[in-house]
Amino acid sequence: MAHFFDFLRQPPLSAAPQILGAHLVHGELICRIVEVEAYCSADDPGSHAHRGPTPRNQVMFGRHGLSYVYLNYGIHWLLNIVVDEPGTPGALLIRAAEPLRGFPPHVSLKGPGRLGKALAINREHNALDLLHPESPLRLEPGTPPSQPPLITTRIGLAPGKGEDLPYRFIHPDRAHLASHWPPKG
DNA sequence: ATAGAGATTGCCT
DNA sequence: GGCAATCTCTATA
Repeated sequence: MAHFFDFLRQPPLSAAPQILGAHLVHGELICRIVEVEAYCSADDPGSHAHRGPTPRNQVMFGRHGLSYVYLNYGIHWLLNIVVDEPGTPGALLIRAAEPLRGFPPHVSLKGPGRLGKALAINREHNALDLLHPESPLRLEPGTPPSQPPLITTRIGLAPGKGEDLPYRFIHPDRAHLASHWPPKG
């Protein structure tokens, strides 16, 4: 049966613009995805999967729609959506969202670390099926942007790790909610 | 075995 | 602007 999120089977660069506007739900918390980065298989030097599977990244090799949660800099829990076909590691890093319901006043979901904290994401949320209607952490259809996404380079990558590739996608109507935008200043 | 870098953020000067 | 916090993986021995 056809599923609304079947496009997540596509490679990261195809899936990334289509996830913008979707709703991310964790219990009573609901937010709208406004910024993602694509991490593209073993050829992408910026991807955790660049050097093959490890205990940390093995879920990236699994089915589309799974969560990939990992601890960055020993402190921040970052949330990805696994995309592409099983065996081909791809992921979308969720970098920013717009709070819609259930968050405290003035909360910031701008930046992957802050987003993980606000959504109370931790290692228990790794490898969950985000497409299952009864999953505590899941995706739900939202309002897709009517304009093409804004596209620019990924954040935080060292030189030689694909830092110049246009792999970051921003909701065109919510650019003020994205991290590091405008790109130059 | 040990050291250093990393998909970040907040606090200090 | 500088840097500490602190876990996982990679490189070197």
